[in-house]
Parts: sequence; structure tokens; C-alpha cells
Amino acid sequence: MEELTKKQRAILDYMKAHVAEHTYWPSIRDIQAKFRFASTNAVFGHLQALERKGVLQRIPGAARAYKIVPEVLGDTSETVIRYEGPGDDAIAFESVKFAGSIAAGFPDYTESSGVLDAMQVPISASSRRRAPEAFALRVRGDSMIDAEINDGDTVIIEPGTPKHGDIVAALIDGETTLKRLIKQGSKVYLKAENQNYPDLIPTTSLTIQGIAKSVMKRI
Amino acid sequence: MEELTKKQRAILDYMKAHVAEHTYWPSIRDIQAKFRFASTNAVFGHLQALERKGVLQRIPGAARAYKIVPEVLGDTSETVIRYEGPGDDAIAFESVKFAGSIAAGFPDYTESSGVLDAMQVPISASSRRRAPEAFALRVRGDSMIDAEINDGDTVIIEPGTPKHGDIVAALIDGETTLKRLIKQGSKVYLKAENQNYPDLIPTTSLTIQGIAKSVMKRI
DNA sequence: CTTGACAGTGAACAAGTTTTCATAGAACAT
DNA sequence: ATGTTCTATGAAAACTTGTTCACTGTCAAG
Repeated sequence: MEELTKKQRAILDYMKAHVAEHTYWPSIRDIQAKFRFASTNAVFGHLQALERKGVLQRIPGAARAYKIVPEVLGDTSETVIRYEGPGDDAIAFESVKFAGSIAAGFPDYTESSGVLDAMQVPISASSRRRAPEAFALRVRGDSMIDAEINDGDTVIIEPGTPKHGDIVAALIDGETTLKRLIKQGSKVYLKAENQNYPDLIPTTSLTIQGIAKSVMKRI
Repeated sequence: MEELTKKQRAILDYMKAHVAEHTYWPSIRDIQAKFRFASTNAVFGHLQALERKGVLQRIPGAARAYKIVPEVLGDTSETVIRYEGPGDDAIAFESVKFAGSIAAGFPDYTESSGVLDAMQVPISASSRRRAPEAFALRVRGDSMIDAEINDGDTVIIEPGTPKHGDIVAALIDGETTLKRLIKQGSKVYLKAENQNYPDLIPTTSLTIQGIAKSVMKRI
């Protein structure tokens, strides 16, 4: 993976933030205005670079149409695992935090979202007693569909050391993803539970936020 | 809330599905092609109707740019049903607030109706729809197995007026059971979601404890 | 010094997209 | 009968947006 320049990263982040806030992508001129470019071509070049570096997919001929390509780490050296709680975007409540959406598939736009609103979801007191520092994540995408965790579900993440085969909330490139943890010796892989996705994702650096112990579905 | 026509509902669902799959909205021409309209103006009119009825917000002049307005669940049925609180088999319950980003990511583009919307509406704007007296029930038995509610699961019951097709916690012979509510004219039936069980249970008097809105499963 | 990659300006073009205008049949209530 | 609303056609206008072209400046490597 080729490295992104500072401005390219900023533009990519802005695009993510924009789609997170508005649910639609910014136009080239939106980006131009945001970064005070005098020409649309400046943005155009950066978008080409982002696509060439494989982190953004443009849809030819379509306006405000892009896809985020998940950034994959390529190496196969020994994996270093860190354990970490939910991100700063989680708002603390009485006992359970809701850390925003989790990407089980491609896009995760929760990072740069500024507006957080409260919502109420009942959680049984028994599960709360079990794990006082548990938090909830809303699942987005379909990469865990074979594990019966679907888009829109809410998973309860509890801290702990994951075993082989556990479903974990892991930080990859600053984005939280829900994957099954596969341990092979000292190497660790993440596996999407969807036949249409690549089998194993090798990771050199891995941050585990917790283990998915329960899934809550709206009926 | 004004009611949507069949085609309006179909178009709205298509738009939701499109943005869920592609992360960007369809153009008017995309919709036109999908529904085999001969003119873009047919779509245009439907979009205007959707906006007038308050379920869709268009961004003027911008391409592929919309916002979904969470739909309010309305039901005007006149069925006479008694409501009652939870019985002894209800699990002690504590309602916990979540905070999540509403605008973040693409909210609720999976299944059409407003089941998911309940989770997404800000607390300030939905106080009347909140469930301050929700409670949890541990499911025993397999009568709802076809609805993917299995023995050992926990369902969250919220008070409210059940619609046709809702899964309700009903009192039958002094015992709480979980069944799907079927309304046919003025008659009300209860239906077990298991092929091995009798199709419809006719009821002359019915006590509803609440509507099953969520199911929580241990992974 | 030269070369090439990178980043940008400024203008213009081509395509995509929304929006408006004119028209018309079907359903329906008055 | 008559008007209204909804739905739709067909065409065109108006606007948005992506894309291309020509040109300039910076900076580091060779």
C-alpha cells in the first residue's frame, strides 16, 4: 500500500466525514471549496491519486459516487496485539457505551462524525453485571453475514483476551471492524464471515477493542 | 404522516437498498431505468411526493444527494385489546441509554419499515415513543423458531399498540407467550412461528403485555 | 543542469443530472 | 358533465459535475 500524502489523507477524511454527516458524497467543487483550491483540477488530481493508491474507488461518469476501499495491511511478520477500549467517540452512560457504528463490511464513517445524539436501547441488567465495561456497536455492512450478524444489528462488546475463533472488534487503520479472530502460531488473521469476501486478512499490527459476546437484533 | 402509495414505497425502498449496497444514491435516471419509466419526470414527481410526505429530503440542485427522514410508525386500527404489565417471568430490567451517531454512516437502509428508525431518533424528538417500561423476557420453547427467536434468547418487550404482524407478548391462561399478532377485520389471532404448531389461535379476549422489538442472542 | 514527480492555476468542454414546461389519460368526487 | 388529483409521457432547458488541456512552480534525485 502506497502511502498517502498529508493532503490526500485530509481529503479522504473530509470525504468520509461528509458522507457520514450528510449521507451523500461531496462533489469535487465541495472539496475544492473546503480546501480553498483555486481550481477543480487540484481536487481531481488528488482523487486520481487516491484511486491509484487503492483507497478510493471512483464510479466513472457518476456524480458524487465513490466507494471506500478498506486499507489492507500486507505483511506477514509477527502480529503485535494491543488491547484498547472504545474510541473517543463513545459517550459514557450509566453502564454501557455506544461507540457508534462498526464496519463489518466496507465503509466506516463513524470516525469523523461530530454530531452524536442519544438514543435509548434496553439492555438486560444481567448482562450488564457480567461485564461492567461492555459497550455496544452498531453493525454496518455484511461481512459477518454468515455468522448471522447483519447490517443494522447491535453487538455487545466485552473486554477480554480473545480466543481463537472469537468474534472481535478490531481497529484496522483507525477503523473498527468486526471479524473472526484466527490464530495460527504467532500469526493472527482476521476472517470475514461472508463467502464473498477474502478468506483471511493478514495483520501486522492489531488493536482489539473487545469480544463480541451478544448480538441484538431489531425484530 | 401521509400514507405512501405502492410505487412511492417501492421507489423509496429501492433508493435505500441502492445506497446501502453502493454507498451512494441513485440518480433519477437510475430509478427511471429500474422501474422502466419512459420519462425522468415520472420519477421526479414521485420524489416530490416523497418529500412532500416527509419521508425523503432532497438537496436542491445537488446530484445523487438525499437524506432519509425517519418514518413515524402510525397505526389507526381499532382493535380492542387490554394491556398489562409484565408478569412474574419477566427478567429484572434496567433501561440503558446508548449514544450513537445518527447522521454517521448510512442509517437504516436495510429493511423498509421503521423498526430501525426507533433506534435512530434522537431522544429529544421521540420522548413519546420511548419505552420507559420496557422489560425483558427469556424465551423458553421453540414456538417462534421460524422467526429466528430460539430457546434461551432474550426478547425486549416494549409497550405500545401492536400492528398486524407484530410479535407480541400475550397473556394466555395466565401465562406469557410470544406469538405473532394477526388481524383480520375485527378478529384477532395469535400465530406461532413454527410449522409444527397450529396455524392460528383464535382469541376472543386478549391481553397484550407489549411488542417484542428486539431479540438478544448470545454468540 | 536536467529530469521527473508532485501540486497547483485557469479556462473550457462534455457529460451527467435535476428541473421545468406542455400535454394527456384514468380514477374519483362534486 | 366537470373539475381535481394522481400518474405518466416527451422534450427541452438549466444547472451541476466530472474531465481534459495548456501552462507554471517546487523540490529532490541523478
